[in-house]
Amino acid sequence: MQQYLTQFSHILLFEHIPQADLLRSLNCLNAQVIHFEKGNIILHQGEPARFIGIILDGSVNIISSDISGNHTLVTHLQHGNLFAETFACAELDSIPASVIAAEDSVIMLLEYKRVITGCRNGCMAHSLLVTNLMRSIARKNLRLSQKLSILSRRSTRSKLIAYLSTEKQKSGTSRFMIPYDRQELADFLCVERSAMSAELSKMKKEGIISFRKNEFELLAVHQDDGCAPPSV
Amino acid sequence: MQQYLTQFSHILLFEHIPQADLLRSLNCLNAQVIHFEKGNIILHQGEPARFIGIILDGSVNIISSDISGNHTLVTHLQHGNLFAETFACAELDSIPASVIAAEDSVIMLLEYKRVITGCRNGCMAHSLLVTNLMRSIARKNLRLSQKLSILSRRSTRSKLIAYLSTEKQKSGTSRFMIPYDRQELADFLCVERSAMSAELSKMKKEGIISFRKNEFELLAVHQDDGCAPPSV
DNA sequence: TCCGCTTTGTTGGAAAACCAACGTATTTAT
DNA sequence: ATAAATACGTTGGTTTTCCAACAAAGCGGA
Repeated sequence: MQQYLTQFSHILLFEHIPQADLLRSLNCLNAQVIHFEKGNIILHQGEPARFIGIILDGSVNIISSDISGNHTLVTHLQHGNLFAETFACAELDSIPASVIAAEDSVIMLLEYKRVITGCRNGCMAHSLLVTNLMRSIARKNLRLSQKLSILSRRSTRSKLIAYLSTEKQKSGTSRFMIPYDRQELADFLCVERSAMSAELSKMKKEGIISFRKNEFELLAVHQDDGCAPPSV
Repeated sequence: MQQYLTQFSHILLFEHIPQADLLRSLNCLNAQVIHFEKGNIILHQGEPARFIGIILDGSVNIISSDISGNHTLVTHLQHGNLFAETFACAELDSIPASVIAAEDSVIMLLEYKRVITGCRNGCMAHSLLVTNLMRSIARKNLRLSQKLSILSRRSTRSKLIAYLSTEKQKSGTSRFMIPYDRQELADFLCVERSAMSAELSKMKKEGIISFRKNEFELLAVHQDDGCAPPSV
């Protein structure tokens, strides 16, 4: 376990936990560190959600298969990230996807039941772990909601405005950089790149926005043509 | 506090917690029960996220205001629901929306810090509360992800197929009822009602689905034309 | 500098979604 | 039972998006 101490410092789940406490706590949680070769299955779709996974090294793919046998890559996660934590915390009888090592990887598995059951040693680290876990899930929740509010717009233009507004708000300044190139932005907004590019030009011509490369400026905001509030 | 015992039984956050324990625990958490008149502000946008709210009676609106002063109704929540739990668990410095009583309401506020700090009495209820909270957030997370995977489809048809597939999977049977009328379904999918209706007819004619009122049957599933995996 | 490669913007035709308006069926109220 | 209201399907014209193909601009290496 000692040998992974350097990795631990990059893992948000372990934030604010002193190393000594962390080691004691992981021991108390009976954390397992396992090496998986590329292509090996870490968690099988359909099994009960027991574990929270932490990628200490390597990366994994989350793959969901439907009844007809179609596989879809849900996402790819790099080292430092958690996986299946949502499934475990939701206490699902059956996880809706498999987790597969995308390359040779080192994975730590924590048993959810142990995480949430306060340990008799009353270790502080344990309770911090739960708080960190909760924060991580809650923040993911906020990101999902935000993206949802963008994708619920009907037109390319209003998706762009919704996205740029949130970026502007995040940055605090009127001019800001976005972390995507045009293709990535189009993918993020789920629209077609060239159509989006055309729309951007049109908006620039109309004086709504200005941009150069990845630096944008949102000049005027408008009445929204959004759809009904997300009733999830 | 006693007087609200009947309401408590409908609140998922309190699931599996015996009443006696619950009362003791709420006391130990210093839970406040407050009456708000219609229109009064329960939580102000911009304030630090300290509280988890529980609607014991009445209902609330979540309203977000942007810099230009546009207000948008994010959602409406009925009694029995939680609110602001995501903000609190995400430990935001500043909550991104206000919570306003939509009618005369009875609200319970729990201080997040107290909830996550194990109490010295070591009460079992306390730890159950945390588990329940976590489960609730994680499940919301799953719902959001699922909706996101539907809205990231580009065409009305593939949104319909994505939605009907998940409903089919949920129900377990090939024929299933959906909880929306046509207008609500269109709103949920963020498409136009009449266009959706037309698409449904077309799909029926092609033999992909059949339906009568709210009872649907998904006959064949197809290659997906989905977009890139959600990189949230 | 020149050449190739990638990214971004532009354009035109095809397809899809939007929108309003209307006809029909079903439900609710009187 | 009748009338009114609501929900659903259909249609035609308009707008937007998609798609493929190409042009222009930016970038890196030889």
